Amino acid sequence: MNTLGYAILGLLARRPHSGYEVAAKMRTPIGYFWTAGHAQIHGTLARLVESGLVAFTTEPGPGPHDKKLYSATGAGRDELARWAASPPPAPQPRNELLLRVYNGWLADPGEVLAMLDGEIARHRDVLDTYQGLRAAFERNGAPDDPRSARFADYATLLAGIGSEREELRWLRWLRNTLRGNGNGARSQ
Amino acid sequence: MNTLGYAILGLLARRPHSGYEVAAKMRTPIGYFWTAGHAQIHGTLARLVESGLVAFTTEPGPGPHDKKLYSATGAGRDELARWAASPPPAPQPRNELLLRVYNGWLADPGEVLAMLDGEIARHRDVLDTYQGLRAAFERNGAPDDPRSARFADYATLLAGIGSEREELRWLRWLRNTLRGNGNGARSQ
DNA sequence: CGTAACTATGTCGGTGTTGACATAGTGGCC
DNA sequence: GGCCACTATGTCAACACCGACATAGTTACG
Repeated sequence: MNTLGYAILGLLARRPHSGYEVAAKMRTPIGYFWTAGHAQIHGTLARLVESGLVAFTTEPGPGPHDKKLYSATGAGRDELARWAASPPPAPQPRNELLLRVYNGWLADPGEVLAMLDGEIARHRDVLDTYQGLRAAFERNGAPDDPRSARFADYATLLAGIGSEREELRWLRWLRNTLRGNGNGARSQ
Repeated sequence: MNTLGYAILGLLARRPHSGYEVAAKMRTPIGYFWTAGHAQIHGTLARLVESGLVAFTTEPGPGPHDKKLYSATGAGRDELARWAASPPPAPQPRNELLLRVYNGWLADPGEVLAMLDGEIARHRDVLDTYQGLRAAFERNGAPDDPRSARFADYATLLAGIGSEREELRWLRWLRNTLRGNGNGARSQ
């Protein structure tokens, strides 16, 4: 099974979902560490069922097709547990923003600054969303059992918050430096 | 032209490269914000030449094929400058490590800790490499002209250092929390 | 004298990913 | 009553990407 399969399985191990619900959670900006369109999800769900990791029940739904409610089987949970503890491959870094900055010396400085301002605004929005999710989390009490699904949700959310904050920090340093502000913020 | 095309063009705008040299720079861990194998690079270079953004001269080289030295044309630089200042698409987040942590509650805690220790070691190595590059940079004096290619190299390197440090910070917090150490490090 | 690593370019097939097209019922708004 | 957004599943073609296969000269080491 490929990575998307484990992403879906992780959702289904928490509770049953229809394909549509899976697609809703996996489309940005909701899925903040894996994304996929529904076209991909349908094929992957079919393969998960074929390999016995996922089962479904059919219900009459709106539209031309029946609604299917998918859930992880015992074998699916076992396979997911095995995969989760195995070492991840080194990620292939792909960062379009850095690639633009890398080539920004050729471009008009004013346009580069405008682009950076847009990125800062976007990341501020994402960070606000994450902080809102975190506040909602902590209203119910911070998760105390590190072996619960709730703690896993919380830990990944903190990773998202940390990386957004770091990205914002760097973006602001870069914008201020390009603007020629003799800002005292050393990048360390 | 796709993103890989602009990544290659960015290299060729700095100085001419052979296809082999491009591939060497784009294979991890050297290319720290875009990677590609040589199979992909050859096809993309051919398309860049076809669209007039890149030109090459042929030299007799070792092996069965002639060596080709590629460089960016004027049109290539113009197109790259235009692209660099245009707003990047929202990145599609894909993080296998976060996906494993998200599902780690199902797995054996000891195995998860071992996996996290491996990740910490790997990121420490990457960070060390980047810090070495940065020290080499600063031995020649920190870049002062923010409109130079050298500054662009430096800025992207600082982004890599910042994100590796943040990732390490989070990984250590997670490991200590899963270990049950009542560590004082609040995640903020 | 062998052999391994490095330079150097190229093809091919399989898989992953995306956007467009297709169908159709329900609920809410104007 | 018309229109739009949402629920809901599915197919298809194009493109991106990766690993394997293919070829072959140079250089360095033992």
